[in-house]
Amino acid sequence: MASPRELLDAALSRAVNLGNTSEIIDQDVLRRIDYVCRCISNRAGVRLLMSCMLAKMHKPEVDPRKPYTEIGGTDSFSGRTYDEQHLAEFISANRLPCNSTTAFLTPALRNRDAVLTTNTILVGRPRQVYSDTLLILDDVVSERVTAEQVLVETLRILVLVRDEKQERMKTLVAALHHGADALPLASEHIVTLLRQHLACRRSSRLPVLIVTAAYQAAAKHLGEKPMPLRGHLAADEQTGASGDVEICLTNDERVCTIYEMKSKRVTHDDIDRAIQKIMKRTTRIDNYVFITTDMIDDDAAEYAAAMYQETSGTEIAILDCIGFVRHFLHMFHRLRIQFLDAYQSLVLAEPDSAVNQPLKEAFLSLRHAAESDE
DNA sequence: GGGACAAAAGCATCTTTCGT
DNA sequence: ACGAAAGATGCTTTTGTCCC
Repeated sequence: MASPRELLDAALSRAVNLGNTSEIIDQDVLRRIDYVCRCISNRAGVRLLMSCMLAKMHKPEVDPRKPYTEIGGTDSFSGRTYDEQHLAEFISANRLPCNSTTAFLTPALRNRDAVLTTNTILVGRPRQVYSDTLLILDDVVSERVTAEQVLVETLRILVLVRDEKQERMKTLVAALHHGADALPLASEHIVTLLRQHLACRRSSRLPVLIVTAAYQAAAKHLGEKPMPLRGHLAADEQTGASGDVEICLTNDERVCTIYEMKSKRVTHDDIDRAIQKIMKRTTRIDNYVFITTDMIDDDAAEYAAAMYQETSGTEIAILDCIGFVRHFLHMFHRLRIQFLDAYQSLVLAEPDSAVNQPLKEAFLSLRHAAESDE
């Protein structure tokens, strides 16, 4: 009996060998799998599909529509366990374009105890991801396709998507190196570049990367360095962090400065919450800085400033994101390209769930345009 | 422009199974 | 029968998008 990992590896090599041609003949089935695999806005379906197919291949007696042990009977199984124990590692090892965590905790798929039939209503967007996924499960039960065929086809498309992305990125990065002998960008050009990048959709992770890149570039000069970043959507309390970026002294793990990013206007409530976080900490924070991409409210700024006394020595400030970068770039003018390179590395290294593919490509295109525009 | 809903994230706890 | 280990499931918060 092959282990789940062996089954996955075998399916992957078959998928790679197939290349651009599918081995599934039924066009309806093919179209459904293709849609679920390529749906960018919801990556839960493809992972549900892989978990159920893997379970079916591993234990042929199970019903792929029953990935919840709560359903009972001998043909139900824990889809989440297959997902987390076997798929997670496989996905990250092969850098497949999937979410980093299980599909079974997403709202539509958690806390369920019923068979996933084509009549099941799963509430989520887009609807077609769920309806098509359920149809595919049914296709397997009705033996229109085998579980292995579905898994192989899924992997085939995921590999194609992965390679297409990689190729585009390579081209863009190569274009940048091409113009590397040109005059380096001026600080104000970099400000404009970042302003354009921040104006893109789904850019909410970028301010975190901007501040981190600044500290990375200037770490030696400042004697301070940023702590490793946490997940974009991870609640601060769960990860044990007090803010989005934490700065500590180079020779000391003690956090001394905290940055908290806000896409909206900073309110009194935000400041009060910050104070609670500061008070809870065992070590003192010197500086707590809000970085906002919205307007700065004069009242809020005054309120924040008044907290220096209240917290007995922690200064709270509100800065706007572009203002922060501009100040930094002019102050450390000679480090501006190091900063830009650090920012680029951070942007490209973020998982797609935090900085999506178009946003990564947008930065490379914008930088290329700016540098060849000199 | 604001409100509502859904997606994503990681951890804690409860349950079951297995071995002694 | 009891304790340990493995397995399964639920919770909560922040952020983004859609729709009115």
